[in-house]
Amino acid sequence: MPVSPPRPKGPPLNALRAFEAAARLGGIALAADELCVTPGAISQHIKTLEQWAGVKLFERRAHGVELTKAGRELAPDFTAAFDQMGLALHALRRARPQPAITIAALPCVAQLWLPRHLTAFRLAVPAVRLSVVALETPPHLKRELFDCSLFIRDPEETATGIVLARDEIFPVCAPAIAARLKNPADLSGEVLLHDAVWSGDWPLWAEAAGLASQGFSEGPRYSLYGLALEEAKSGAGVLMGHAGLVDAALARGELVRPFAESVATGKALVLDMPSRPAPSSQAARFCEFLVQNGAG
Amino acid sequence: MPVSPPRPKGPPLNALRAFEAAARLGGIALAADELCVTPGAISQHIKTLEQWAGVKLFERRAHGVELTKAGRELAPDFTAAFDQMGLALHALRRARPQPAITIAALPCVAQLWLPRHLTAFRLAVPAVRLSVVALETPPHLKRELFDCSLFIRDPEETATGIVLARDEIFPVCAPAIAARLKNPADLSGEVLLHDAVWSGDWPLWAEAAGLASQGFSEGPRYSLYGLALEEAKSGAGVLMGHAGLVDAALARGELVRPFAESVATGKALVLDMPSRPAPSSQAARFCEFLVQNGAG
DNA sequence: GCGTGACCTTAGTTTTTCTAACCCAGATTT
DNA sequence: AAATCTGGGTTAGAAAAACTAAGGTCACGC
Repeated sequence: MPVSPPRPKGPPLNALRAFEAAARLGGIALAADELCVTPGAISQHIKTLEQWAGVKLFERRAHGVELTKAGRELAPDFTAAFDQMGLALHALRRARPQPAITIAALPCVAQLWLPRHLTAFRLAVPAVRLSVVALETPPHLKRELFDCSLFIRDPEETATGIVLARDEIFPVCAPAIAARLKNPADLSGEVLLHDAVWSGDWPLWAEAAGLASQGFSEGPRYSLYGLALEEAKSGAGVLMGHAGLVDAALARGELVRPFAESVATGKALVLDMPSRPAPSSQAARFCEFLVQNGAG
Repeated sequence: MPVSPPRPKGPPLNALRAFEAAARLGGIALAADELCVTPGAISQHIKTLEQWAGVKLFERRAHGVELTKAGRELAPDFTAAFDQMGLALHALRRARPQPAITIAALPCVAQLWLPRHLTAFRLAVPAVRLSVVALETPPHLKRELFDCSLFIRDPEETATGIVLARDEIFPVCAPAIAARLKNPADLSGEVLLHDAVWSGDWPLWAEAAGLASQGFSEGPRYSLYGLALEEAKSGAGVLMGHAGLVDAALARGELVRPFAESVATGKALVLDMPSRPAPSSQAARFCEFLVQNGAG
């Protein structure tokens, strides 16, 4: 009858969060990414939790971790608990004196697509406070405190996402370069500008345009699409343009389309929001505004 | 359009727990007690949370804190979330390789009432692992990871508690002292032994026995009932006995009841368990065992 | 067979959290 | 009206936790 430790210590909440993320996403690296820490931190959290609970939660394999039976059975409970917590947190954020709308967006969307719409919305609703966070990967809206997200992605992968515009691509370049491009085959002599994450754009288009995709992966890569766009404007080469991201530059004449060929990538500009958007909130109004006006 | 901080930091979970406890219990000191930290820590947590959320949650008054409107509206959401988390944690604990039954009990119950029953249960279920934690105040079974609790308390104050035995009190003392006690009035010349937390016992009994409660608060106080019991056995004075706690000593003849008068205190030995006890678990079996055999 | 990808481990640093000791204001007593 | 008591706030420093960075391991694919 060990009248043991004075009082069993409370559970390590951060470790639970780490476990939940790792279990849901199926990997330590992915969880680390979601929680914005290094994989080592997640690994340690999980070890702490396993020790605290006295249960092995993950099977460590060389090529990734796998949930044990216990882990597989327990994970949904924790997911449910953190979902509930997320609801409470959203409520908390909404209670602020002057609630701001926080938008998560792909950097290029934030830079090239959003500004117009933010300006228009501010005209319609003057007192609103908006802030934008640029992220490479879409956040979990139930967990992270964003009011909505705007990403170019496969529309299938979200349950609640709304397609604002299908993604289409076509080459764009400065007028001076366009002057010497009569047809797609002329591209062989030109510098092709690439976005680091959309490296498949040029081969995809080339194939659709009836060219061998051979050689379409060569050329400078930019980690930000906005950067590549600036380079294109200043005549550094030909960029694969995404409709929604280049139309402002096209309208201003800074860039032109040398060819008519346009290819759908299968992705789309997707607006997503937490499954239970605060009704009648400014965030809901903003999303509605985008749906009405965002296609343009 | 501030493309501000890289990624808004996740919510401080420990601060949320502190807030939830303080809101539910209605005070910082109480929350500190539940979470086993100093009030200063809770206070800081709440400040951190208020800062993170940008919302005042508590109104600081000189004589205790009070929830603000926002706090009052938000608290139930967090309570729900932590309840859910508690369920998940219980499931986690149950998943251990050899699950142990952890019992929370009042120190005197752990010392004077439980041992017999633990022994009996071990006979019935040999392989079981039991551990006992002595606590002054009943734990929140939804939060703290006990499988059941055994406290002498008002049965009304629990929703799920099961009364094992009504609490009755009567004087007990060593046989040598009993020899000179013919009727209650003889107590006036005796040393009365008191338990620190049950200081009302003697006056209550005295009144029921038709004596003026005058003078029944005098005498040595012991912070542990078990200590007072030992003193009574060795002839230090007359103790107010609680039926369930002294019957073993009575059976062994170490103590005797000089008078027949017995008074119900309105409290009872209450067995409580988490609202959703694991069906078919060892913990459930133990509780059932106590209900069957615990009255004796 | 060698590179690669995904993860683990460890040591050391940074950050958070906690405590201890003190101060305050309003109630409650004296 | 003064003293006390109660429930909290504040602060510096100590303790504990979390995080990062760097190096290591194992399996897979080319």
